[in-house]
Amino acid sequence: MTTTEDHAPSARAVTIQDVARLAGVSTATVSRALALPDRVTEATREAVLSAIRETGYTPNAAARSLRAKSTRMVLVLLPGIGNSFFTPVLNALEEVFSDQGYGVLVGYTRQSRRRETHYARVIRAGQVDGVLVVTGNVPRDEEFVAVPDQVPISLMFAGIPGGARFSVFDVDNRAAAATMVGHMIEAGHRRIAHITGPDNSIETDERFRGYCDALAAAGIALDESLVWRGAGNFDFVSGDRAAARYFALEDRPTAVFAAADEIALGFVRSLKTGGVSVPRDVSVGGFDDTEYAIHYDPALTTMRQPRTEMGRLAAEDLLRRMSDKGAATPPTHVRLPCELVIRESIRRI
Amino acid sequence: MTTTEDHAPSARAVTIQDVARLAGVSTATVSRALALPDRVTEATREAVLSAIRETGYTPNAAARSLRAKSTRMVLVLLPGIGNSFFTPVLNALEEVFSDQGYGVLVGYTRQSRRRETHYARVIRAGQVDGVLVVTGNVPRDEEFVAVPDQVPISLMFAGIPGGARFSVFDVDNRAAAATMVGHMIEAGHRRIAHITGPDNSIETDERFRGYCDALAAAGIALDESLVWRGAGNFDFVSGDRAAARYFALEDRPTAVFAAADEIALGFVRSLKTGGVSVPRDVSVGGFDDTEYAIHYDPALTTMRQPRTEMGRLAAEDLLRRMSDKGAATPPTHVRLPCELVIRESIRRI
DNA sequence: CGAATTCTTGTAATCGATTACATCTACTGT
DNA sequence: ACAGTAGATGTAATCGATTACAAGAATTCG
Repeated sequence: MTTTEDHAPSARAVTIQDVARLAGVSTATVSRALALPDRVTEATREAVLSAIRETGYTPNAAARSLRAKSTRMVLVLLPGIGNSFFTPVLNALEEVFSDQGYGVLVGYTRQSRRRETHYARVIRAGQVDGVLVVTGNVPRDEEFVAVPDQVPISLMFAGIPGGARFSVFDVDNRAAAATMVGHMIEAGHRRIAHITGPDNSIETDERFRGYCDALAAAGIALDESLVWRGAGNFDFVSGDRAAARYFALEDRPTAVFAAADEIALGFVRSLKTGGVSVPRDVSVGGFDDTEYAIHYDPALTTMRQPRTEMGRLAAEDLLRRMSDKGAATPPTHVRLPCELVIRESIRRI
Repeated sequence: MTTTEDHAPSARAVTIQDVARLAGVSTATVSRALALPDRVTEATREAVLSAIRETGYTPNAAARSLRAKSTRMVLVLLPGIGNSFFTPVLNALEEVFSDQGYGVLVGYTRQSRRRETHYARVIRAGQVDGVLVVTGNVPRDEEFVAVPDQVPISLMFAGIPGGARFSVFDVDNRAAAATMVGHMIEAGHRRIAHITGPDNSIETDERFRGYCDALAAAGIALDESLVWRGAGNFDFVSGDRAAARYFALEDRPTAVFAAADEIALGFVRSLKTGGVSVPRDVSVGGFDDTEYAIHYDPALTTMRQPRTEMGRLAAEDLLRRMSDKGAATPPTHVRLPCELVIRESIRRI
């Protein structure tokens, strides 16, 4: 009953040597039996596999990485403000990658240069075979400039202008925003406000442009007092703050296009608190179609971004580029369609 | 202008050898200059650091891991259904770990045995120095039984009964649920329904027990027709389904305690669609206090779980246990307090 | 001032796999 | 029957760091 040995943390891990010895073959053969099964005899393969079963051997990742110069890991960089927009994206990424035997290292940059530097170092240390930057804020760190030559990098949701070295997976934010605002105009709205996203974000810029496009197309002059900038982030508080702007206004808009669902939801909520009802008194449109949009009251009209599909496609592309070491698979730019999801928050007037 | 060399992906990475040569010292000295700065002269340290700066050297992670037998990575296992409950948890974990130079590998188990086996293998391959299991479904995989002897493991939000080998960070789900239901009873409710979480979840069981406790304490008999089980997950659809149960009932409850906020929100939403208003017609209580609870209409009364704090504490504990190789820091059990957050969804009758 | 001690640095073994190359065996074709 | 080739396996180098040990230099102390 003495189990001293069983729980001893010092029990040396089994190595390929142990397996080789037990199977009566060389370590080279063990390695081959696993990596190139048809290069060994049926018999030896059996012997090796049985020895592996008996010992409970699992190849050491560090040793493998060192020699084979590949870690089978990818880094996913997220902005990492509380936002749960990325949950399905990360889910999809993990699903594809882990199915292919790749590990997913997550990094939250939080718009801090220090953290970007940190993760640039992770890449340069050869710790990952590929990188997915899932954020509008493309890393500016100088350390990053050398990085694309080492491992393939993909950008999701927002491409860097003129970066042909990255694969880009995004949507046409500008066109999508224009569609949304066009939808409002079609419903009879002329006085339409826009709550922007955080500054320095490509999405913010593009969606604002789309807003302008739609206005221009309808011959409506841009009214700067209806552009509510510097909201902070794609979050509730930005919506709250925008509500204050709304209440402060003399000549209020009849519709408001928020650059993200969470902003829209925060806005609607603050409006309600102030006694203003959506869509009776104001119409509101969002962007993203996060899980909560449909369950809100009123259910939010919004532009759906294909987050899961985007994740899947980006993962598959990166996988392809990582295995093609001869740069045979060049970076691509995939632009997925958004979909206007009409619910209850925009009223015809 | 020929930049062939600049972008050549074959540009061999700089190694410690290159640095040593440039600084005119041995590789051992370079290693020491970095790891144990006060074991080398001020002068040599300077020489090494300047050589590093000049070459842009970053130590290879695999080589380091192989020799030092530590990867400076942790695995965070999440259930990985769409649920965004874990977003702040993961955020907090990443923050603490990456500050200490640890990488965070995420794994979504999705209640699939195959995936658990996969991640058991990742651990056994020595790919991580520690593991955080952030889910109510504790891995059942046989491969996992050997694992705690290799690296420290912590459980978050739900401990395994009688597992003294893991650190556990959780809340008293039973007491918290009882508090919530007690609050309803205090508000005058006697006919209180409960929407449970997914089966086979420790949280589900505990919260149900707390519900029973509160009922018993008030001398209210448990009415099985008011216990809505097998809801599916901690998600909206579970709430939708529960709403169907509600509508099907002759003698409807005046209050409903949902085992999670998302369930509660889905429930409220479906009720509204059916013309039933919360809290006018029914009171609803949730659990978790996710970001959306406060922005909903009505703002949801719920039990707040200290997710960020939990993440921070668990990360710090794991960090401690990983560095103490002599098992000097034993696993602990930390139980954090929940907080009843009273908003608008429960009405006094 | 010489022995003992401490400090700094270098040499070389080591971690555990993968893989180039060599060797040996067993076919194939003429 | 024999040279030539293909297939299976083993030997040993290799990946790039860390670190035990040794050696030399500098310091301390009686």
